[in-house]
Amino acid sequence: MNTKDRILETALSMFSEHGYDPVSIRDICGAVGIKESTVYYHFKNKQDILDSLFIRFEEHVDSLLKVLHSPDAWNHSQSPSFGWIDTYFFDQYLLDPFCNRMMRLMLIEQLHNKEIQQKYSRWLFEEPYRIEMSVFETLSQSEQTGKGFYAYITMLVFKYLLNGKLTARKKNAFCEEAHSYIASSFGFWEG
Amino acid sequence: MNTKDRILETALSMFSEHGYDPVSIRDICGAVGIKESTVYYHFKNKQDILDSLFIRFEEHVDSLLKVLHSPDAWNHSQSPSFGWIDTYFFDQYLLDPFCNRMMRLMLIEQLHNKEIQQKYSRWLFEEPYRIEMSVFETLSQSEQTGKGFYAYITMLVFKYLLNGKLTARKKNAFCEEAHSYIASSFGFWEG
DNA sequence: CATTATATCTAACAATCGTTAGAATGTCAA
DNA sequence: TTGACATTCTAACGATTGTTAGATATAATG
Repeated sequence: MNTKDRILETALSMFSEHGYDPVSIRDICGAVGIKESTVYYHFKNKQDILDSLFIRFEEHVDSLLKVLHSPDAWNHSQSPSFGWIDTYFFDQYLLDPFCNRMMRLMLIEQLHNKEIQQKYSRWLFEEPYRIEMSVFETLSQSEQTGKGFYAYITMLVFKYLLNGKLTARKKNAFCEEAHSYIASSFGFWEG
Repeated sequence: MNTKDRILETALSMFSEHGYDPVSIRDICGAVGIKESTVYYHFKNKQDILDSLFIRFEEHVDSLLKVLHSPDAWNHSQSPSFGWIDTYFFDQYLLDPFCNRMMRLMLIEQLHNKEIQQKYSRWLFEEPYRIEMSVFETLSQSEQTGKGFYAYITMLVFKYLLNGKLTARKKNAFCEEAHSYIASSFGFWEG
């Protein structure tokens, strides 16, 4: 991996744990193994690192959304289902290491940054709501059922995926409780 | 209000918006209208301010819990009900300005402070779960129903009460959606 | 080899951080 | 009024922050 990418990866890893301000350029450089001034060859300033991370994140998620909304995704061998949510929404979004770090970063920074607050609302509440409700609509489930599911997943996200580092234990707890909720609410879980 | 209390109030107000580290002693002093060294007459150091806030919070919440678990609370004119949740759990905890600020502070700091992470888990997930489930048990509702309610309230808490300053608009949105969920799920709302 | 462009380094800057010593007030009892 | 104590001030400290100018090294090109 080149230096620029290593800076981004290290910065995200540290930002997602401590927030933007508490992590210094020197902290990042120490972890990457470079001198401070090298950062300023690749980035305009510290803020530029943060901006670059958000650009990458939104590119990543936009492409994910395009897949979700493409006719292919819905006319597949398996129709939209809970298995589909499992594969795309859970594994490739909520549980994805990059996306998870970005969400934790947004969770911290939204509290004092109006711009990030909008991104936070969008990517943690609005888009997940849209996705899950459209799945439930296709499954001909009631709106009330969809909202209940959405609320339960959102609660689990905050309980397990957005408190500190994402460990295998937390991932498992999230998946287990999500699956068990679905099983007891809908009586089935098709993979 | 004496200087010590003014320092605590101002500090909490600023900590809950920006986090602990980004707020400097000078920021707090500027807002209170005192010089930096005065803080060190009332507190051992900056950490001591944070500790004092948590002591006050846990005293506050412990006394609240005592009321909730006392026989009086349950043998009142109105039996434990959604109205009871509204009065005690919503107004005096989730929507209370002091508690809300403390929760936002915990939300920020839990990400890089193991001690606060435990408090965060306790006061935002475990205790609310215990309270709501005990109410639902008394109401002879199914465990599944209680969990659904808990998840919905938790989701609303994060959506409206823990993103940025708590405004009247957010308070209203929270109450409205909570009441409408209860109304459509249980068909009644007794004040 | 000489030249140019790319990448990283050394070394410092002004600003801000938490904290402290010690002087200056204010308050109240003797 | 004097003395004791409580409270706030002035003024600085060493450390750390984001950032920059300029030297140095590496790689590619002629």
